[in-house]
Amino acid sequence: MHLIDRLKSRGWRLTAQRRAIADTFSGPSIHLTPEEVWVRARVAVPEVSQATVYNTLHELVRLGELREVDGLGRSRRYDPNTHAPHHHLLCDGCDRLVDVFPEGDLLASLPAASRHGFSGLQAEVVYRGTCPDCAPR
Amino acid sequence: MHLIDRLKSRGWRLTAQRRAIADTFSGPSIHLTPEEVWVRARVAVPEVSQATVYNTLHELVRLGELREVDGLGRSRRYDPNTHAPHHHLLCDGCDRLVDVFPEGDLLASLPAASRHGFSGLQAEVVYRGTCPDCAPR
DNA sequence: TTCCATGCAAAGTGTTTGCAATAAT
DNA sequence: ATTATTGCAAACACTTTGCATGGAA
Repeated sequence: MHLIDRLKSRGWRLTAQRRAIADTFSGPSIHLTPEEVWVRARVAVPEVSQATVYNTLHELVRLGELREVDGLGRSRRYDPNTHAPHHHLLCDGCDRLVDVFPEGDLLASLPAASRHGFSGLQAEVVYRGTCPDCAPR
Repeated sequence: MHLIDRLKSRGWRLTAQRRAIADTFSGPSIHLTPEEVWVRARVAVPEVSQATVYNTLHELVRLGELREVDGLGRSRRYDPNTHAPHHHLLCDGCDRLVDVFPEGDLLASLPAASRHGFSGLQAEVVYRGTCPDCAPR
């Protein structure tokens, strides 16, 4: 079932704005800021407001259709890949962000003695480096 | 050599404000927001301004005396532990942040085929979970 | 005496909110 | 006809900046 249909079946009122916003997330490895979503959505619906973009992004996160990615720059990014658990590879030069799928159990790196009694642990990894385009030659 | 002396030897003008700000970072596992630094520094120097706190924190980062930790809440946090490379364990309930020292090579989890040609890779891990105080019983 | 550091207040970002008008159902 | 959604603009939280004053060297 496609995104739009999933949303409809959950009682969403389907407006041109929401459709335009949801449509900006077609593709697997996309990480848009609210600003970028706004710019793109306005191509289809010029009168869409930033408030609606923010509202809709929050909704999509709440419904599990988007994942919020924090701490990679001044602005949040939204990632439509919620099916496959993954991590991120960030270029320090140009801020390019790529999905990556590390292998092995990342939690194994944290010995029980270092867990400070925490439960329900999960590991979130950001790999940082320099992408080929930004590498000095 | 102590922090204050290191700063002096690098040509810092030592003011009461800077001393008060630097002094808030005594201890190994401290992660203060600029606001928290401001509150604490004002105990010693009531007239210190937020601008000076921000200026000084930036300086300390530039000099390698503090590490900036992003993306763990609305505000940045500053971490005085720059000697021992480490990662963070965050409580989803109360935002408590603890330094942890994972074992093994975290980069090994990312196969060459997944590195997209990036160079100079480093892994930054945030372990998330629920601390003992926040765990339902 | 020099000039860096400070405090203040204004401005800048990114995000959230209140509310009347609008449009999907 | 109902009521969720929208756009606007104001409010917000955090951070940065400009500039005259003050203080360390």
